[in-house]
Amino acid sequence: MQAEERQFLIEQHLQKVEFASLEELSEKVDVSVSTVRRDLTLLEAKGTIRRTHGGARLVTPKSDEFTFTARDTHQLNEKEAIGKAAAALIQPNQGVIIDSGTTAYHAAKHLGGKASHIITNSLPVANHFGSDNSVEVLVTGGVIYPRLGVLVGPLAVESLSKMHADVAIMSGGGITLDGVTNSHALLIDIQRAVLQSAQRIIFCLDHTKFNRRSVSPLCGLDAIDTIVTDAQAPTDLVAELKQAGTQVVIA
Amino acid sequence: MQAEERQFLIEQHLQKVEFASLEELSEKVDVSVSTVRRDLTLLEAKGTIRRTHGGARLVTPKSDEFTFTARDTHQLNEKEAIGKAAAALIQPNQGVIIDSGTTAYHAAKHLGGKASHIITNSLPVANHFGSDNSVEVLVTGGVIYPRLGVLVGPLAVESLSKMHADVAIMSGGGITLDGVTNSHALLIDIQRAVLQSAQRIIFCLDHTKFNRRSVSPLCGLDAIDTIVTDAQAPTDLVAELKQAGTQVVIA
DNA sequence: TAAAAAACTTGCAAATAATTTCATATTCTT
DNA sequence: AAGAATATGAAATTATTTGCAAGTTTTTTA
Repeated sequence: MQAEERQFLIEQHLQKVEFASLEELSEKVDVSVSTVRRDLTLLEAKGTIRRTHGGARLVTPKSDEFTFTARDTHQLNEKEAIGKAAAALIQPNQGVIIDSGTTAYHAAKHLGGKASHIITNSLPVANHFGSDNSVEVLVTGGVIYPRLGVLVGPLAVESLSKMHADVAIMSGGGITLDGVTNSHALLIDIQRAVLQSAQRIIFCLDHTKFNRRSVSPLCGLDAIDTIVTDAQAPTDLVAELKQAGTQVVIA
Repeated sequence: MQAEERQFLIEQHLQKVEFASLEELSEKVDVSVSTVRRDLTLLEAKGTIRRTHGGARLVTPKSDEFTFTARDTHQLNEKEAIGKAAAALIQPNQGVIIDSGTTAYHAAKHLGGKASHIITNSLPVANHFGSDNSVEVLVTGGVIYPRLGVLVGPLAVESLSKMHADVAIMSGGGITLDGVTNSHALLIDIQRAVLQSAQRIIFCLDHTKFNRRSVSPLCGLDAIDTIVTDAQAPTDLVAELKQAGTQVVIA
């Protein structure tokens, strides 16, 4: 096994379990504990992991959801699965609004030739469909919010509120019984416009978003039709959400 | 077997397996491990591959850039030079509209921290500034025109006509004494809006565009302030353009 | 609070891999 | 066809990685 592959496995394993002891990792990748230590030191330098006494823990990137590109390895498998499940909810030839945010991006990847037209304010999503002429992709205008590659500002809000779609696939920073919250204030306005413009609202939220409150409240549960999440989502909150009349899909 | 062919095989094999050890590759192409090493060093320099301890790994292709960026090798040096020269015409802190089209894209690359804000309907340009927070980048809305990664349609036209900038850097399909023409009908509307919205109009046109007429007429010479071209542009037409009162810059 | 246990660091040697060097073979040029 | 330039393979040298053990620090617990 190659060092690089080994480190990738360690990282991946930690994505799943959040924390792991040295022995556990050592056994998992079949090298000595010393080597695992060294690998962890490297991974820590890379920033994806934090070492602790007795093992290593996954770093939860502070800017939760919307940090893009290279750093988007956090909870990758879950997001991939959620994205796939969300895409499966879309009927052929529907018009879909895709929100910014990594999870929504993953849904976009699985949307293939399914949707007839896609509306988005996310540059990564736009790029993904850039060379695909089986779908009509409508990009909202707006100012680029640098780190995230999202179009924000009045132009974005305005153009979104003029459009209409069958479904919106969105993501957020946290969900509780009070509804969804998000961290980037600039996005709130846009997401509100999206909520208005789509018939059916699907939220993609991995388990780390559950029982978490981000800075700004976005909408109540009544605005949401469906939540797609992964198997690790806390069962009690899931049950309560269902109770409240929200459809919950476990990917 | 030729060295080149061998390297191609190695590359191809890595496309399949992501990672391969030296021995594996050595056996595959039937040369010594030493030779494989040398090949890998070359391939790494080329950028398609990354060497690691014990083998080589495929570099994961960068998340979809636009087809045209990759394919844009045509007249590359000239376009690069033209782009540089056009960017040099921009004063610090001006607002600049960047048109779609490869030459305008090259101008954008050299615009660094010069412009204070940039308006564009080109996704490649937007991507280029996506992580640069020294400039405010305003993206017009619109529908993605697949092959080119350009935003077109009424939303694009509308939002452009509402904006204003000091300079516009544009490109076109052909230039004669009658003015500039362009091939993509959908782009004409947008370019017209740009012509209205900017104080000074700079056209980037490599020499192959001279004395050429594309499908749709865009504007007369009177609408143009400056043309930036390369050294191979026909001197007679250049002279006539100057005669007609248009500034011509040879990169 | 102090001793015990667990975990971490450092230095070292063996194993593995990379680079360099050099002789030989191949290809290209004239 | 001879000579020069380049490519190849093998051996020698150098560097990196890995596992282990001794010594130190941190955490636990009595």
